[in-house]
Amino acid sequence: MAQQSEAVHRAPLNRERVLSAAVVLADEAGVDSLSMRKLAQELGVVPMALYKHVANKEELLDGMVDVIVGEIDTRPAGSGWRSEVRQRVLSARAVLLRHPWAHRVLESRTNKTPVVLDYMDSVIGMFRAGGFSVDLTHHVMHALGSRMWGFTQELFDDSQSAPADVPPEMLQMMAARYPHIAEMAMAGAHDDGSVVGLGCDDQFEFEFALDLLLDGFERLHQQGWTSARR
Amino acid sequence: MAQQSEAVHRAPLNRERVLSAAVVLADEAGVDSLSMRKLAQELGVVPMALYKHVANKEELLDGMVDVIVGEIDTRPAGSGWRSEVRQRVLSARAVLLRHPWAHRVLESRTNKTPVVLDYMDSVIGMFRAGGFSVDLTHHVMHALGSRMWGFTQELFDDSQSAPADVPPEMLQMMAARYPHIAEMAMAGAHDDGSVVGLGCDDQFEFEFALDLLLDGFERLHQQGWTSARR
DNA sequence: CTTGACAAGTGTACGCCGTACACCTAGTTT
DNA sequence: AAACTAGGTGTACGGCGTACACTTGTCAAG
Repeated sequence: MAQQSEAVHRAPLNRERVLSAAVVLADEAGVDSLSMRKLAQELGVVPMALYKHVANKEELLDGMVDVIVGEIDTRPAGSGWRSEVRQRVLSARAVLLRHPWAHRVLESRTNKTPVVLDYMDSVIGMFRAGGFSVDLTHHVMHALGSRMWGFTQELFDDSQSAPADVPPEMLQMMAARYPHIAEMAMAGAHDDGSVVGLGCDDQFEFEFALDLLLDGFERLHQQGWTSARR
Repeated sequence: MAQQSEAVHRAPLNRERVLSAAVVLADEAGVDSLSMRKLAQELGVVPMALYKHVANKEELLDGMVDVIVGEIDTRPAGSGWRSEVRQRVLSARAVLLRHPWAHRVLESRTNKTPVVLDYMDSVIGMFRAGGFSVDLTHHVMHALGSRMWGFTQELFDDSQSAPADVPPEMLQMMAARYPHIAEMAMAGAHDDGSVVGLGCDDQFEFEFALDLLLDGFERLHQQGWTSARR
């Protein structure tokens, strides 16, 4: 009947609830501290109960990726391959920024789920619809690489210790040992003379690189590139 | 004296031996199965002995990165920023290919060691020596991203299940569902009619993208790019 | 109404992991 | 001779993923 026994009657777990709870947990506490046990606890359930809905932790992570990829806005937008691709990649980026753990998980997956394949297929389709040859599309997809998901490995991430909390003599030493890094870090310094390094706008950098690549793609395409080898 | 007590007298552990043993172990068994315990066993020592030489596993991984980065050939080569950068990046790639686990570790490090900073500083220096403005160098380094280490996230890695071992009807279904991926996979098919997909030369793809980026950098530099913002 | 199948959740247990902490043991310094 | 110290040991703890045997609630077939 409607009422269950005296044990707290909760909505009966299912794969979807498990996955979205996992996503929430990862959002809140980081993916490293996401364990089957904690997830179970969050869901008010014993750890082994999860295994009725996901085969193992690998599959849980796969499912979480699917959830994230499902959030990407894939509604057709823009006209012409270039603006379509650009729009799509920036949509993906918006999602990835909401789930900072997701790009690490995405990277680590080796088996692609249907959802992921769908996404890739649709991006490839944009180039093909734009008249790119199969070969050029192939190379261009490789060149995009992880940027098709809206991220790239950040090498100097902005979280690079706010210079404020580093003692000045330390900065002096750093500047002596790594002159070029220091120079670059200082480039954004304002007129107030304070050492406010790395005023680095990630979004700008991302779009800068993306547009550089798209420029290159466009140039190759326009000059009728077909194949450089064989 | 020279001879120790009857316990097997082995060379006295040190940081260097620990790190290179860890690298060997990761090369052989993959970085995922590298544990402090296995490493200790490999060195004929009790797990806790390692902690006299590395603070914890994080620092072990940092040290392993240092070992790998130290293998990169940094002897000056080529003339002009472009060939220097190109050469350097390809050297890094050669090392990363010898240690397939390394790029995942490299990605995951957040704290940069002096060795890593040295490497980055020297790459930045190449652009600066080539006359790039500080600003342009900054953007260009971001655009290079992980490619400065000779890798990029591979999205369709060649290990994508050799088509031979997949039943044909499965391939049919895949082709129907992911038409663009299938088309691309078939592009390399030989004349023998067999479905031999993804004859994908990773090295070619890497250099293709690298050169595309370098082209872009060169173009911006030549047209006297200084700053697009502010 | 019984029965048996089945899906969902439970409880216990195992082997692995990183590492804190107290200890031992040589060799070196004082 | 005494104190110090660097390097290696042994034990133990809490956390992890998950195998496996179990109970329990639901429902269709006899």
